[in-house]
Parts: sequence; structure tokens; C-alpha cells
Amino acid sequence: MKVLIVEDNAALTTIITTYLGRSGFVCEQVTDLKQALEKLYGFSYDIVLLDLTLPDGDGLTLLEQLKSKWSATGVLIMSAKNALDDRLKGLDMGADDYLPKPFHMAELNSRLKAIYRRRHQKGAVNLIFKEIMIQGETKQVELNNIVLDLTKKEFELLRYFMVNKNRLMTKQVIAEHLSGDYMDMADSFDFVYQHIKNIRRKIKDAGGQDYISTVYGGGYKMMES
Amino acid sequence: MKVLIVEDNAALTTIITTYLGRSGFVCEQVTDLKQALEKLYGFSYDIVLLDLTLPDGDGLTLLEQLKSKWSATGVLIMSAKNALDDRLKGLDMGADDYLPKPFHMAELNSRLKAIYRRRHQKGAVNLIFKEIMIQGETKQVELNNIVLDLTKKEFELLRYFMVNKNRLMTKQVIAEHLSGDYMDMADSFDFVYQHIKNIRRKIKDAGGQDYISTVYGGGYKMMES
DNA sequence: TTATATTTATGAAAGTACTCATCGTTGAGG
DNA sequence: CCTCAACGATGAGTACTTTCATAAATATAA
Repeated sequence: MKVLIVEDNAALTTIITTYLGRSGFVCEQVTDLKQALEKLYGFSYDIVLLDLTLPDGDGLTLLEQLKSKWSATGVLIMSAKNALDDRLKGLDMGADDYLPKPFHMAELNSRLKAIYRRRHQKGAVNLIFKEIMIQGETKQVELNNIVLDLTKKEFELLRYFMVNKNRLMTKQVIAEHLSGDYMDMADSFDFVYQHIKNIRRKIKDAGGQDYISTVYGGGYKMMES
Repeated sequence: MKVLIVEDNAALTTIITTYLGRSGFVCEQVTDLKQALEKLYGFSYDIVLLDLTLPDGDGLTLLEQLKSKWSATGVLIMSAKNALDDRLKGLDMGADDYLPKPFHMAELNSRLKAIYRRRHQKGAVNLIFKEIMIQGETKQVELNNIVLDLTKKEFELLRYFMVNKNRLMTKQVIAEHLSGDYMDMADSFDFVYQHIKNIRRKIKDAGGQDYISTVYGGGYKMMES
């Protein structure tokens, strides 16, 4: 979890970095808007921790750029200007949260975690396909009120089918999704067979249909019709 | 690997979709600029396959927006206008490649793969830390010309240390990186100990120092000094 | 220093993922 | 309809990952 701290008060930056480091954040520090942009162009961050009063301009101008160019990055504004006006302006412009100075490190910590969780909650929505339901919150899979005991890969594969229901997907696509990185033609995708087999078995054992249909030479799909 | 095809010739789109589908691409199709923007705002794509002559305007205007708002997405221009002028204009504006019509499906395929690979080559750079070298191309790890035989997780952990050399990283950060998704405080990070142990052992067996230093209560780091 | 709690290290065992060899299926062409 | 080749399914074996229990190391406080 990478955080870019944009703050000109060096003492505060150090405290934040030290504290957050303990809780599982990797922090980088810049002191003005120009440096912030340089960092943003070169690396990717999960969250930008943005002070509004900076030596070379208003933090809100950076917020604007962040929202248009790096929409995947979360923004937490921290500012001594606790005017309601400023707070609203920041949130209106798309900041994820606003933290008035001074604040406790514990609060900063929990707000950052909240932002991160909110943005990474891919599966937070409940997914439903016929009798199967995936609860986003608990990541539990139910079929007719029976809880399926799936391994991580099995869960990810089933979820992938449900997100992409009615769409045919090749072994390659599935393999890339499960392994998490690019796979060459030269790679073997045969391990997909095993996971398909296991999901089918577990669904069958719980009394479900074979929801996954094989398309010879094409791949697999879950059809709703 | 998701591709958005922006092309008003329906027959061509179908051929491309069918062919690419076989090679592991998931394709979506739109026929004009307006639809393309709607898709782009709603979903994320690895590559946009862009025709230049469209019913509601020049494809180059979309290219401009793509480069500013969706810089993570690759762009391959395909056009019947094979004027050198157009080709250069497209590449100047940041397209990843330009393919004159008509073209063979096999060529389209390999160009798309090339773009994808180029953009996803996180580890293509050679990393060096003291006697250890990671070859980006082959993903081989060498220590004094001895090749280390690392598992996937061990490799990823060592690479993570080398990318973040001199930086202290907590177990949590490392665990998140290795597992590939968000981990709660409630989760156990103890498996990190095993991978640390294994890497240390393999490096030692190959005649290297213990480059990974433990910071009690803080985490681990690889210090260069 | 000594006792105590916390953190890290380690070996063994359990659980999971992947490979391999083999067999069954599907569809194309004779 | 039969043959053949490509693809998919399956079980068993291997390699990898993670957990668990326990031991060692480190810090804190008496």
C-alpha cells in the first residue's frame, strides 16, 4: 500500500511516515506541487495524502489533476484551514476524505485504511448467479444456503465467471487472471482444467447444476439463459 | 487482456473479435467515438484498437483524450489512410503502434501482444544489489554467476526487496505484496517468515551474505551501505 | 541481572496449486 | 459412418505455500 505525502512541514511528514510505516504503508515524501507531479508521473500510488497550503500553490489544483489523470489513486486532504467551506470544496472536487489539522495518527491511519478498502472493494457487491451468491463483505459463497468451501483460486475463478457471466472466456484469459500476470503462448494453461474440475465438483456436491459450460476449442462460460 | 475495438465496419469487427478471442483477448465493440467514450468511462481496457475514419469524427481526437485520461491503456491505430503523414501524426500523439489496412489477423495479434508486453514489463529492467542480479528478460536470479533456483513467491519477495532497497518494510506490506490483495489486521502474516528463511538459506547456500536484515518490531530491509 | 512479554526463527505437517500421463470427447474430412 | 487429430477431463504425483507448535532472540520492566 503506497502513499505519497505532499506536505511542506518536514517534522509532520517524518512523524506520519514513521507511524504509517508501522501499520503497513510505504510512504514517499514531497514538499511541493512540482515534486508531487514528478513522482506521480513516474510511479503509482494507492493514496495521496495532500496538504492544501503549499509553497508553490494551492493543493486543490493538484487535486484537480489527480482526479482527471490518476483516477485510480485515492486522495486524503489534510489541512489546517478547517473552514467548512474548504472542506466542502475538497470533497466536491472528488477527494475521498478530509482531515483537519491537528489530528491523531490513529485517526489518519484508520481513515487511510477506510479509503483503501473502499477503493479496493472489487467484490464488495453481492454477486448472484442463479442459486449461487457471493457475499462481497465476507467473501462467502452460498448455494441454496449451503456454504461452499473454496480455495483462494477456486473462489477467484468462480467470481470471475460471475462477473463475466454470459461471456465466453478462453483458457488463456482465465489463466492470466488466476496467475496475476502476463502469460506467453509458450506457457501452459492446463492448470485451469483442475480448478474448473474442482469448482464443478464442489457445486455438484452441494446440489447445484453444472453452471459452467465448455465450448469446444473456445473456452468456458456461465450462461444465464 | 481486454480490448476495445472502435471501428464502424461491422464485418471487420466480427472477424477481429472472433480471431482475437481465440488468442486470449476479450473484445468489446463500439462503432463511434461517443460509444467509445461511454465504454471507457465505465470499464477499463488494456488496449484500444482504434480506426481513424469514424462516422462522428476523426479517431485522432479520441487518441488525444485517451492519452490524457487513460494513460494506462495502450492504443493501436488501424487505418486505410496509409499516408505516411497520418501514420506519423498518430505515433506522435502517443499511439503505441499503427497498422495500415488491410492487414492479416496474425499481424494484428502479434502487434497487440507486443504492446501489451511492452506496457506490462514491470521487471524488464535488470536489478542489481551487491552480488545479486535479476535479469528482467529471463527472470533469472544470479549470485556470483551461480543461478538461484527460487520459487515464484521467493522471487517476488527478493525482487520486492531489491526494488525497495534501503527501505524498511513491515511484514504486513510484504504479505500484501506477496498475496496480491488487501489484508486485514486480523489476517496472519506469519507465512512471510518462511519465505524470508528460504531466501536467506538459498542465498547462503550460493555463498552470499545475509543481505536481509531484521529490524525487531519493525520489519525487514536490504541495506546497501 | 533476572523475569516476562513480545517478536522472530525454524521444523514438521497440512493444505493448495500445478504438472504429467492417460483416457474420453468433439468435430472435421474422407 | 469411420478415422484422425485436437481438445478437454481426470487421477495421481510433485512442488509449492501456508499453518502450527515450539524454540530462540530481543526488548522492557522490576
